[in-house]
Amino acid sequence: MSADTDPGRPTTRIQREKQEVILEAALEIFSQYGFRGSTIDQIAEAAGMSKPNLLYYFKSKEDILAPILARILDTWLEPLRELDAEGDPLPELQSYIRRKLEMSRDYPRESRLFANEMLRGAPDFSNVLHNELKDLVDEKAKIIKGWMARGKIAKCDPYHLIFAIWSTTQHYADFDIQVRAVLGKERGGDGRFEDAARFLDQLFLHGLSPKK
Amino acid sequence: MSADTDPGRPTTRIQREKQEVILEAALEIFSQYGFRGSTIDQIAEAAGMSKPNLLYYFKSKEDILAPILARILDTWLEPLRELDAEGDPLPELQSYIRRKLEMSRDYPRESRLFANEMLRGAPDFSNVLHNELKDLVDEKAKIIKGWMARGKIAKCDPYHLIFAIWSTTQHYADFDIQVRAVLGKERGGDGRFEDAARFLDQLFLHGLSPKK
DNA sequence: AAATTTTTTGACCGATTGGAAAAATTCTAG
DNA sequence: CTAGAATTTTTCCAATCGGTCAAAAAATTT
Repeated sequence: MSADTDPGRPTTRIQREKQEVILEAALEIFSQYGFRGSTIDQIAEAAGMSKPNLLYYFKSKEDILAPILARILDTWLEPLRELDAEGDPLPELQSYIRRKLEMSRDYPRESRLFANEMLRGAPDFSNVLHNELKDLVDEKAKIIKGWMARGKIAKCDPYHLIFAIWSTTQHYADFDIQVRAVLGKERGGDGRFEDAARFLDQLFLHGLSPKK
Repeated sequence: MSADTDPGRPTTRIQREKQEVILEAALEIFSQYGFRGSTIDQIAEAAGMSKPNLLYYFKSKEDILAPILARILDTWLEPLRELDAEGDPLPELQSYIRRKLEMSRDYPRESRLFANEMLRGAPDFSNVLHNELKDLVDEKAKIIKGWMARGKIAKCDPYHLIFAIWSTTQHYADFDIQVRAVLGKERGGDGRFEDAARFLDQLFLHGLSPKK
């Protein structure tokens, strides 16, 4: 019998293990070459098995991508989910920014694959964007608006604020090549994330206006 | 004779015209599907000619991409080149941010193709990144540092400031699908760029600290 | 209008692709 | 140990890919 997507979850131990190996290999390949730029052979080799063997676990190339994307989106939104209406507004936002930056540092492959899908127009999960994602952002935007109304943070568009947090932090994963090239050898090392954290903290807190 | 890359530039009128048509079509296709995801047939069809006819003007797929990337990078950096050391610091930076945002609005295909290349690790112009780009950013970072030293703007890392400007503005082109999905029908229309401009102006000027 | 050069087309090629089929092997339960 | 199920490998295929080539068709020059 084939082992692919049945209503019932993977049954045997070997199925769970191999599926995990394949998804890890596929993430590596997809994030480097994009969906169409990756071949099943590449993924199979990275997973240490033959192509037909891989196709025994996932019956098509798209069936490999789908669970990866689902998992990424879930992981990706976790920091935003934790934004707490009861917390102290500014530290709450700072902590969100820091966590997003840490994700760019620790999971660059996920970030790049996600960006790749966005560039392609997100053909596979545009419904998720319009439902789960929009709902979550709507909810958190409302919280942020409440903070603004109570004078806890400056008034601004909460949606564009969230976009700014996403873009500035993800930039360090998606444009890593460019960032390291521009920073050069000395400043482009591991310390760049701490420098980025410091800068973003100041930007989102005070902007560029000089102190008086 | 073939019409492709000779030391001498395109000679005939028809060559200039067709090469332009091809590059425009290739930008459209490449920006949608990425380099490996695009086929010469697709580009040829978009350009209204047969594949062998296209290959008469550009002898390989990479030979089509190269001039597009060169042009994009040049266009892309123009706003930064214009950052004027003699200008008024804050308005100078605001104007830079605004121009970059306008480019995301007016040239989203170019932005997405550029992002695509970055995600791939910029195999074709990593040398440009380490030379022309780094030199330009170094020069402008020095200008910005001068402004900080004279107390005209707040002290911060000028490199990460430039990254923040790039990422926040380009986000509206590269993640357009996501931005529009999250903003919804009413707020996701043409007005989103004006909202973004207003928000970015405030973010880079004052950040989120509440007014006292 | 004839000669020559440039442009376009149709037919084709070898390599690679995603995937199917079935045999061969390994694992597991009785 | 043996039957049956699960896993893996070998072989193969049709479609698509980037690219070539020679000949036809336009365009240009003389």
